[in-house]
Amino acid sequence: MAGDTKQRMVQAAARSLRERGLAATSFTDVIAASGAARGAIYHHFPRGKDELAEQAVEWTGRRVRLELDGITGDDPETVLRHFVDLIRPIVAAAAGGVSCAVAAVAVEASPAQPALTAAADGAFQSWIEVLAERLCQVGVERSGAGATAELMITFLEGSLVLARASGSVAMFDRSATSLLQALALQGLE
Amino acid sequence: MAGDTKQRMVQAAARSLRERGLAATSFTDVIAASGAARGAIYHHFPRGKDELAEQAVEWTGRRVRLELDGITGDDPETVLRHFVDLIRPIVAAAAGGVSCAVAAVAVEASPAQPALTAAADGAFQSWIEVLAERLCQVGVERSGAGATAELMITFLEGSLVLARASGSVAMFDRSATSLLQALALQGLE
DNA sequence: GTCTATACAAAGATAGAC
DNA sequence: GTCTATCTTTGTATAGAC
Repeated sequence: MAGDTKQRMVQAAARSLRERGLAATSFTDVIAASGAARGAIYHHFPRGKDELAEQAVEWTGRRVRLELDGITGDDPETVLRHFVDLIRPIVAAAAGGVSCAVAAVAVEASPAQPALTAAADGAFQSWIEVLAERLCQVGVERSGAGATAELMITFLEGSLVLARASGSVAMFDRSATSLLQALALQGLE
Repeated sequence: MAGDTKQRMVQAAARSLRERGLAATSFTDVIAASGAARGAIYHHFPRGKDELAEQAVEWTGRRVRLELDGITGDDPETVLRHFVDLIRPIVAAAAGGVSCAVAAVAVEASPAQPALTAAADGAFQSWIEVLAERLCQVGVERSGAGATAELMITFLEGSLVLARASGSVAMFDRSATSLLQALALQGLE
């Protein structure tokens, strides 16, 4: 049906953003990967490339948010350890050249594309919100939970950048251990 | 003289990488910003755009490394606080749309451009090395110093991505405080 | 060595048949 | 709604005058 074509285009764009970045994500690639026709782009995305990228970022945002929603734990340490376990395969993918669609858009979008920057910011904020709420649920005071959640998402995005550059997860494993140790000593609850 | 032209091109490329990213950094812009002639590119950089971007990343790497070299302090806490103070204006620039040339290349370079990825990785590693050595000098045990330095550079790069998306340094200020507190409690020395 | 002019490829965008 | 064909722009790269 028609809806599937659009969805395939969004997912193909998200994948291309992860591998090649925003500027290098071409309609040619998206069309080839999704099996759509060239003219279909402006049918489904009247504002063109920006609108396609925007929806790819939003789709990625929702997808990761759902994953973060699955984090469980009875205390802050466990929640944070689960977070690290959850993101490790994502960092490993970045080491293999498939990093983060949201980060790519954040880094490449120009001031002339405010909707793109806003979409990236919205995705990050939604991840922070989910994580902060989970920390609150296990007893962390609200403002501390917010700052810690921001720190963890910042750590995630930095890890993706450095893992992609080094082609390895080794640094992530070391720095994640260091971060978890430090936060555990803080006694967040 | 001749050397100045090449240097101006490298710096113009570095600036464009920070603002627009790798793929969107065009010879047209670099030429306009540096005042060079179109043909001068392949005179100074026979391998074309990749070689120019590579040297821009290396130049950025050396430049930031020198800044990190200026960090002082008699104990780990002070060193880390100085690090945060040092990077805050860089994060503020990212919030204003001028982020990190090395991150842009790390995110956008393709597997077909291994020299670019290697240059980005080399820059990150040199920063980590300087910071780790400084931590060692104030009494932190070597492997802990390495992991902490990796964590701080990871935090820096993540902060640049999120600040650029949000257009604000507010999150950096909160998460940096949270990180410094946690590390201070660790009693690194 | 520096600069002008240009070749060639690929991008985004659009028009219009079906 | 879907697809083909094409327009326009912009990019990298090169050739050759000076």
